Amino acid sequence: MLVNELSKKTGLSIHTIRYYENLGMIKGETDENVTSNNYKHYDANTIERLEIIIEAREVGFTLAEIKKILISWFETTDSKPETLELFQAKIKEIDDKMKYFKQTKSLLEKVCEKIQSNND
Amino acid sequence: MLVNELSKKTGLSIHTIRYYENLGMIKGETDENVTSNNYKHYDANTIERLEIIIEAREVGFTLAEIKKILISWFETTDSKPETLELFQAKIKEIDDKMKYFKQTKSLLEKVCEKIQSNND
DNA sequence: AAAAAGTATAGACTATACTCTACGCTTTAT
DNA sequence: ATAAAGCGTAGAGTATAGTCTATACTTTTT
Repeated sequence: MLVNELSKKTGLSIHTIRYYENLGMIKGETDENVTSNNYKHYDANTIERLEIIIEAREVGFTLAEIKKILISWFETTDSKPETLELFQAKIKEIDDKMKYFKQTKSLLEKVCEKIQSNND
Repeated sequence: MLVNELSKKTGLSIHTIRYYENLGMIKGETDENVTSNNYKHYDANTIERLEIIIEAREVGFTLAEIKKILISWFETTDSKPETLELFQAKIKEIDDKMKYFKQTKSLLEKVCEKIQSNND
């Protein structure tokens, strides 16, 4: 599929997709049989990658961090101990953030209650 | 307490604290009895506010959004329906993000397993 | 065949959230 | 009393993540 279809399937703008491609997070392949253009074709793996990017950026990971996750998940067979440590630290980070989430949610709920009681 | 102590108690840099103060998220008061300087004094409420800021920014809220939360929580007694709607939407956002958290955590755990099995 | 729409590349521009530097003044330590 | 440390303001600089514009070529539609 071409970039337009990829954009529709993921909900990401074409600009954003190209931005991620420039960062090396995804990669389209030009069809060797076609010489008249250099249109890039993307496959199901690209969609999977973009979905991972969407999820992980919501969690607050930087694109640089997400790129590392993608490489470890899809490309690398080698496995440095520091990579493992990095991801274990990230898992811990997620757990910590969960705590903040619960606190913020609880605060927001109290704020909503306050607003509603003011409205009486 | 002065900005230095506030910084130590919250873990935020003095620059960041002043940045938040410029945005109107916190406010220090100058001592009227002292005319030789305009040093600002901060109280326990400021610490509370900064802790809320720290939590909510981890959740991914912008400082503009966090400012609204602070105003609704500490200042406003008036309560527009759109403010209530905003916060209810934010609560929903948090719930949605939780989903992404679980997915990303699970992916990271799988990545860790993969790395560990490669090491065998 | 001409117009409209799609694609690629490069680079400029924007928003958010800091982070740092420079300056002048005040307070504290020696 | 002098030096060092702290405070405030203003403004410049940085990093991240887009977002948009211009240009040129290709493909599709009419």
